[in-house]
Amino acid sequence: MSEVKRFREFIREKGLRYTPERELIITEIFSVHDHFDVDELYLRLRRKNKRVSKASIYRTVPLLIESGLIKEVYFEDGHLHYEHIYGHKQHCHFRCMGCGKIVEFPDDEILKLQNEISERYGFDVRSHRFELLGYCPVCAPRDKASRAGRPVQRKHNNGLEDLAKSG
Amino acid sequence: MSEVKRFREFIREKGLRYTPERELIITEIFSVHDHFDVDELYLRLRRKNKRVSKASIYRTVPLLIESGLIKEVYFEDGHLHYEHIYGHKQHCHFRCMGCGKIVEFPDDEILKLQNEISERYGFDVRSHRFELLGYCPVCAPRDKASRAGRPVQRKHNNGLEDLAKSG
DNA sequence: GGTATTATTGAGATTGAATCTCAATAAAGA
DNA sequence: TCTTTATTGAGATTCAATCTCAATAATACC
Repeated sequence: MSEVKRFREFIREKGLRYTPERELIITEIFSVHDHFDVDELYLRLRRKNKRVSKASIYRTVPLLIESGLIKEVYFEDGHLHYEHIYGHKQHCHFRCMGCGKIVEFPDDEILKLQNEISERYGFDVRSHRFELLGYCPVCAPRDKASRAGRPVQRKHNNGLEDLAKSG
Repeated sequence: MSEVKRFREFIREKGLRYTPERELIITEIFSVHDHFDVDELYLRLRRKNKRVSKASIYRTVPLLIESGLIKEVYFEDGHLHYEHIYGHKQHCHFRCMGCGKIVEFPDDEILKLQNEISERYGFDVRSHRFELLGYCPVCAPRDKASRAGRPVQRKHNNGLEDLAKSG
């Protein structure tokens, strides 16, 4: 089943209304396999002349999480980042404390562990977050700790500053 | 070596200055073995008549992270939460999506996994974050998905509202 | 199809965590 | 003790996220 269809069914089951805005959002999110954040998603839609307000995106994200289509992955640069769950293989993240780079890597062990723990403690585990923090091969040799715990970076200019004002 | 001493050495090695404010902060953090956030830490200090501005706490936290004494654990209720690393056993977190409760549990497997992965990919791994999301035994039976992806909760009143203004 | 009900939308206002500014202060070395 | 300059506190600022509310439109019912 497509993400769109799955989302529509979820919305209907909850007794909510399936709107064009919600469809634009889910479609755009799944049009690219990559992490995203609200502001970025808003700009992607604007570039395609799809007008959806940020408020609507902020209101739709929790529904997408609840429906199991996406999940929060990390809080970085002063805001939350999300990624697909549905239709994409389970993976973990390595974050370089030197350059800030995020590298995805598969790990099937984690899933096994998740199941073990959920049985051992009686939790109904729905998803997980496994992140390794350290230095990538490029940053590792020199200056190992210099940028650890660096302050939150405000978002850089992405060439769409005139669109960046909310809607 | 005590956390305080370790922090003092870290500060000195970086060529920074070891101030009374920095000592108050590290001492207060390690006086209780529990997660903390900036606002809470500020209030704990105020209750003891230790006057340190929030700005100083915000400036000290990255230094504590860099020195390996504490780490970020999760972003919840609109702000970051931290916990001790130094002197405390490695553990993971389970977060209940129903009631928001955080349960710590030990897991030695994770450490093994961390080492394997760091060798396999050539990363210099310094710490990790492993979090399971789902429903605790109390919340699990009924209404499994109702509060997933709920909006960020603003901090509740903690009985010190008159102290809560910054300094 | 037409109509009523009410969830949803967008725009702008608001909140609050985190950061920045800057003058006053004080840590550390000489 | 004196000098240099990192640090502090207070308030201003930024911006992600939320809230408000009137206008709109999705759905159910006829």
